[in-house]
Amino acid sequence: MPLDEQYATIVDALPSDGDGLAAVGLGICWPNTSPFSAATEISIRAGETLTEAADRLKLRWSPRWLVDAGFVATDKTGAVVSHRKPSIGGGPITWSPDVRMCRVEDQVPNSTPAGSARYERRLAGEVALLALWHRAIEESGVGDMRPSGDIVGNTRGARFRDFLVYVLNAGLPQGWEARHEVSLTSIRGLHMRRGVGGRKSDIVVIDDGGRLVAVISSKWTWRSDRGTEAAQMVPLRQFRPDIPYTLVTAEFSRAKVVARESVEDRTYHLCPDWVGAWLAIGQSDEPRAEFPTLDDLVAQGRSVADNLGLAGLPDLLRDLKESGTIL
DNA sequence: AACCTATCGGCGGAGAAATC
DNA sequence: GATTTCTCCGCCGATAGGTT
Repeated sequence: MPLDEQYATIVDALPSDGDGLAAVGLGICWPNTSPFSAATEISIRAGETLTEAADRLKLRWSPRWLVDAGFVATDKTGAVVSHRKPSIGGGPITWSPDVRMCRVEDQVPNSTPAGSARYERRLAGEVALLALWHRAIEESGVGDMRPSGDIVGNTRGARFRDFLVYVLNAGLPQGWEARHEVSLTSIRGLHMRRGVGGRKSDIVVIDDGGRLVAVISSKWTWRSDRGTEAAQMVPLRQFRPDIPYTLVTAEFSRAKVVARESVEDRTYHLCPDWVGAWLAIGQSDEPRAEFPTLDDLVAQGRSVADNLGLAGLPDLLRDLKESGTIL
């Protein structure tokens, strides 16, 4: 169960607030780098502010989101520019740190031509997500924990699961425990049953009395075909209907469907507010005008997440701790 | 080495909705 | 009414760790 050395040092300094947790979770599992990142290197004219350049270029995304998040823009002379400070020499914008956005959208292919409506929509969502994430790591004081390259294979799911186990163990009361790879036959009520076999649970939460509080399934991304038939569910539902079965995911484009239709008792999202902001941007005709600042995005994201009923990791911890104390 | 199990992630297409 | 765009569904290939 040990955390991979690559990210163990990061989660040792795990923040306790929701945004900080979300930032670390998203960071260590950072989805594949988006080729759209280069589109943030817009060309500014001498005498222009970033806002004026964005207006002229009719950007869907707002450079100010990045500035508010702590990115610094410089023009070709190396002079800092912002929504307030005009450029002296003009030229292409360089962002510091590098803009490295991630792809969370599987409906708009990487090959989509720049300028098309779908391209611009995906771009705006990716910029917003990067800004929200970057502000969170800045405010939490954790460094950039993103893997240097893209993660391939099934390792992202394992990272996410280990992260969740760590978060649970750090946030649950003394004596409680979150474990994964627990054999289902070791759960009272599932022993000596047919069809349980050698199956393992995803994550189980046990309280200080050794009682099973909940079973948690972690899925970095979600698809309808693999979301509904978790092998462990059937015996659990049949023999231990008293145990809540929950899902934690980081799925973006299907977040609404997950919240609405997944078979689990409850679902939680790694970063509900950011999904909310991302959805709001996708739906807006002019997101830059509608949400000029990063604070606007944060507020809108929270509102959308609330309306959709998306819960986050702090909600999961709270719900677990409030489990019944009367047997 | 071959096989098995588990987990993502990209993609194409069906059907609905919006737009012309 | 036709065409384009959007949303959603779920198929299945890629990858890796464990097992025989």
